[in-house]
Amino acid sequence: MSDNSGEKKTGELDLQFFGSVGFTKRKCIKCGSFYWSSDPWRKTCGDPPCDSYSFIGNSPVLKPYSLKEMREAFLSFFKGTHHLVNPYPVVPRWRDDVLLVNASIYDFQPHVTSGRVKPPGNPLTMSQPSIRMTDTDLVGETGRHLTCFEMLCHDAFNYPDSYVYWKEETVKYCYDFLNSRLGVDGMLITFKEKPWSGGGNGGNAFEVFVRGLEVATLVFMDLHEDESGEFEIDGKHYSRMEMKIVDTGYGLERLTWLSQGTPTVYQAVMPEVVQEIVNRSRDGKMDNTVLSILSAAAVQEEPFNRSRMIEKSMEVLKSSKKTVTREELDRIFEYTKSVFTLADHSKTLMVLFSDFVIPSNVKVGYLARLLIRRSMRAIKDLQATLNLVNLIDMHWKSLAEIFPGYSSTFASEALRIEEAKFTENERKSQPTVLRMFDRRGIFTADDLVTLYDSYGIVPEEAASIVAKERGVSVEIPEDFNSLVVKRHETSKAEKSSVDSFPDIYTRPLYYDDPTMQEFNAVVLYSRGNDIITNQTAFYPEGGGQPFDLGYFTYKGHNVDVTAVHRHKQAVVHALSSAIPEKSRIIGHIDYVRRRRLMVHHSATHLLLGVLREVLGNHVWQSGVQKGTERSRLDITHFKRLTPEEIKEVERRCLLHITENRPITVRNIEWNTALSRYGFRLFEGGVPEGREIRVVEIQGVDAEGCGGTHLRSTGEIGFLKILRVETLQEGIQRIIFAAGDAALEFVQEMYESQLYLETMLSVKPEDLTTSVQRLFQENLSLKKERDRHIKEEVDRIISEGSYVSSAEDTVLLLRQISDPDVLKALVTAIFARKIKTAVLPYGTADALEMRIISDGNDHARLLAVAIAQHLSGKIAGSGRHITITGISGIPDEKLISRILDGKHS
RNA sequence: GGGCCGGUAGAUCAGCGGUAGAUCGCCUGCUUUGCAAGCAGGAGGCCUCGGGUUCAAAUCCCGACCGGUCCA
Repeated sequence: MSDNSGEKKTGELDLQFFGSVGFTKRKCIKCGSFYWSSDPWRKTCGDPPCDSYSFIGNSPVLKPYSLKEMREAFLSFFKGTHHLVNPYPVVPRWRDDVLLVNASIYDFQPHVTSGRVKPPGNPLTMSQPSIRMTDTDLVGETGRHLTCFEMLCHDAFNYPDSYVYWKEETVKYCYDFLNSRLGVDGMLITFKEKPWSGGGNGGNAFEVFVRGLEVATLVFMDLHEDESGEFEIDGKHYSRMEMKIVDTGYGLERLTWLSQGTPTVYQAVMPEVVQEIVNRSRDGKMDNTVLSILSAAAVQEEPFNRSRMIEKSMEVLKSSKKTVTREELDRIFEYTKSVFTLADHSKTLMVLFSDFVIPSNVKVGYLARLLIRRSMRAIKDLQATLNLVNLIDMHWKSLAEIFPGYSSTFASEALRIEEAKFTENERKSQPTVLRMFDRRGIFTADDLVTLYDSYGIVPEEAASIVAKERGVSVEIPEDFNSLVVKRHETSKAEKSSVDSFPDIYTRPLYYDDPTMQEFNAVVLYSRGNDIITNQTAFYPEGGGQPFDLGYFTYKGHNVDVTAVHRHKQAVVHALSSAIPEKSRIIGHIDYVRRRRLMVHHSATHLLLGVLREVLGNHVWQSGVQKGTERSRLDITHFKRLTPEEIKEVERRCLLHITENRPITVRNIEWNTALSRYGFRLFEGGVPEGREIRVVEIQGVDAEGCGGTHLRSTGEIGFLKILRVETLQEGIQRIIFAAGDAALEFVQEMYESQLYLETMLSVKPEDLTTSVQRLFQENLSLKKERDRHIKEEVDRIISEGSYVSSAEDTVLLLRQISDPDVLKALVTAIFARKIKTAVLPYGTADALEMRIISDGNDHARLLAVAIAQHLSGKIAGSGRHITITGISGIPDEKLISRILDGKHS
């Protein structure tokens, strides 16, 4: 960024409010950033490493606050002027571009920030639990990193026609909260200017520091990404947008830490859990003096550097009265790192479990697994006598009001499975490591990466096993992590080009009346065989429901519809031949197909509701595809469904079908719908409109859905599960049929069973045992045949005649015709190390010779000679030569002559 | 979503083109007061499934299925 634009931007943050509290604008002597302060002696921006931590053991806040007290202090401060919003789940079901909620503004992206949907309050305040996994490695090392935190905010959304508040008010709110409410001396507060960008938006921002600790970020979002935009932040271009959004983020944990001045953030925000871990582990105590020095040193290096931190801490320790050796310091560091890692991770797991995240090998489930495994290793390193579920429960006890969805039963069930996998993996790691090591007696960096990548064995573990079992020390490369990353580098998939069509509005008649089979339309746009009409009853593919088929009548003849897709507001029909623009046409829906799709679509909603009833509330839809013959529904569930569960699900589906529950479709305003039905609405995907189209099966299921539906469950008629399979860990696929398709499935099953019964002439109840018996019989017959072939082979070899010459002995065997005998015979000749054997094979009209040998040269010469005598062709090589197209079988005399002839 | 590893006896695995192997467990006998164990013998395999290559595939190639693991 040029100095010019930087200057322009910072000018935008010259606020009157600063003057009223004696703040002036300065330039940091270390990093050159602009900042605001009222401290006449201040020369730096307040942001480490320009400044250092000076709040530890020296809190600038009037009194120490617990996490809960600080949350209440903040929310009550803003409640009078702001609308209080309840926290959103940490798994953002309302968007599909991120795995976890990272900040409070995520709750309102993209639907509110784009202006499409109104915020649930304006201005609003809330405390949003957030998870950030990017610095997981640093948790426990720096004293300040957390994977899970709550972001407090006071946000305002300014529209062109309704103004709420902007920069002046925002900074005043922030200053007043810190100064009046918490009692922080204004001289200690600095506001550092910094451009901000994220999630497609950008703007100016202040980072707010108190004694070296960043406690808040105040973002003034008035830019959105635009390739031709005039502003540039971090290499991307932005232009002004109509909305101006105040997005603030106060770290609840940071504020709590500030108020207590404890050596690390963990001791301030989760003191009970930290104490519990310490009490039940190796050392049984922590040295707060050393911890304070470590935390202060950690912040002085950006990016964080572990060995530099230890060195700096050693220097500080040497100049103090405390005597700690380097070894002791390392030990203290390792110990406290494990304590804090465990404390932190168990809390994040509680938060993930409260949102029913199932540990797995993909997506957000993998993050849960990662935290679980790290926690288990920490427990091991600490030699701690505690179990993870208890720690997680302990966190929940102090946070129950924030995470009402948490179920200890679900958490322990999920953990039990994960712990079993972890233990199993550990048990296997020793033989795996030794096998790999013994192959070459050495470990390369590559081997260590393989062990980690394919078997999940961390290099430290591998090294310790080799050291213990083989007495060899293995060096772990410093850049191990980057080696792993390097192995995963692959070429990026090319982007598929998307057809673009004009943004014409097509009225969706299928919503007005899902049973409509015929309609009039005018062609508004035509290109190739694609047309866009003013209205249509053809359902475009979407929400897992395939498009409709049918035809248009145009000038008295029919044109087939081969595909229907939505492009923004337009519905594009692909046709078998062209229809020009402005034509008046009549559409005809293939209603048998449509009806079947509707049956399956409504059945899918019913099935999902019933699965939740039977399996539990952790069941979410993760994918779906409807069809005319069968459909599939993927759900989150940690283990394969049992046959009993499947039957129970089918029974309950039938129950709801016979109850004939009404299926209603209503368009409801976003926030109203959310408060009435919760985030379950987004089960099938993210709605794009101002309103959410809610499809509700009374008492069973409610989802946002754009599909066509039946009027009541009775119309489904019958639902049959055909198959269940595990799609990935934690995701079960249920394949089912409904209505006519279900009946047809049962009929086909019955027919094939009937066929088997007739063929085997058995009663229906004997079919299973009969087939089993046939299978066994077949197996033993095969074995018997094998035995016979072996005997036959023995006989053939013992009956063979040896033909000798001066140098060679050749075994001549009698002719055979069974290919299985041939195979066994060849194998036997090799196994018995017979030097050369001549074997005629085949029938009179397709006769060939096989020369089986140990690969000696004489065998090859023999084959050539036989081929000459019998006018055949040679194929094959080495130990097994085939001569085809021969006129007759050689006898002993001929072989003998050939052998002698070779030498003459 | 992508990468990597694997699927062989009840369990753990070896074999990696040429008659299916080891260890533990199991069964029988011997030894022993008994146990732990020892000795001798034995049973137990659709080498995950389906295609392909080959005279010949557990083994090589392709595809499915199942499991493990790492990354985003």
